[in-house]
Amino acid sequence: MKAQHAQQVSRPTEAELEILHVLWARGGCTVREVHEALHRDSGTGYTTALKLLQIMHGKGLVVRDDSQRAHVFRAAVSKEKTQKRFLADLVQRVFEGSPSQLVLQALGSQRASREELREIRALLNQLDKDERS
Amino acid sequence: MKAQHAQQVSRPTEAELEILHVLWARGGCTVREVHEALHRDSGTGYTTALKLLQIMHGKGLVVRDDSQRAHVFRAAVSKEKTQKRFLADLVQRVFEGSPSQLVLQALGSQRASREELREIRALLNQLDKDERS
DNA sequence: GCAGAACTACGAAGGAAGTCGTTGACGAGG
DNA sequence: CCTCGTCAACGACTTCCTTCGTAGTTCTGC
Repeated sequence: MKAQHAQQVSRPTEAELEILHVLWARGGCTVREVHEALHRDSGTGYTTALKLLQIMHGKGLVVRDDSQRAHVFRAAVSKEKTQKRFLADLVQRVFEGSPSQLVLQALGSQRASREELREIRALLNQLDKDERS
Repeated sequence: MKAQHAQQVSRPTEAELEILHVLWARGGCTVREVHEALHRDSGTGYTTALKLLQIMHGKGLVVRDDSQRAHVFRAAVSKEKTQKRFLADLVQRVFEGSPSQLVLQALGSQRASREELREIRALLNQLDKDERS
């Protein structure tokens, strides 16, 4: 009956997030693949990647297929959900709960391409219509 | 000569951020004021607030006026700059460097008031005009 | 002038995150 | 059958963050 978690999936740490990005991009990965993708240059060792994946498995951030000798890991949380979680956290802690303050700062400080601006405007129109109805 | 460091002001930790919010809202504060504002209910002690402010001073996050017995602290970093820093960090770490992905997620997931939407749209128009010129 | 309150400084404890080294198991090639 | 490379597991170490206790100093009221 293992604890397994019973707890909400927690917010990934920095190193965990890097691993998740690899898994999101490539689907299932062995430890070695993750390690090669991330740490080949950064110089950190293989066992570090392994340890992190074990921890992440314990937290429920990844699922593990251990039918092969080299276990295969997959992300157990979606990229979008994770992004939303970080976003909500940032709004809470840094922007005093005001998401639009965040949006304004983000738009103001970082250059967005015209294409991206168009996309944002479209979403804005959509939101406006929803609100109006 | 003192180290005083030559180093970039670092990103505030969670507890430091809470203190900064107090300082941003109220200007100069003594340790006691910060403590009362933040920790009155949370139950954490006076010396915790003191220690944090000392550390923040060491990091250059606050400036200290010690001409009075009860030193007066002020934020040494602006709220906007700090928000931008966190934002840039999040874009980098979570949104793979795409600020508009962040904006889209933020707009999509969190409700914004009509007033806020109007404001965002205005900024968007402004950006568009800048780009066009 | 003294006692007590308020203040700063500092070290230490506890926990979280990241990194690594070692160990033991497994499998393939000679 | 033995050896060598690959793998998972685990404990240990380091650093950072947060919290607190204690010690020493300064001010105030009596």
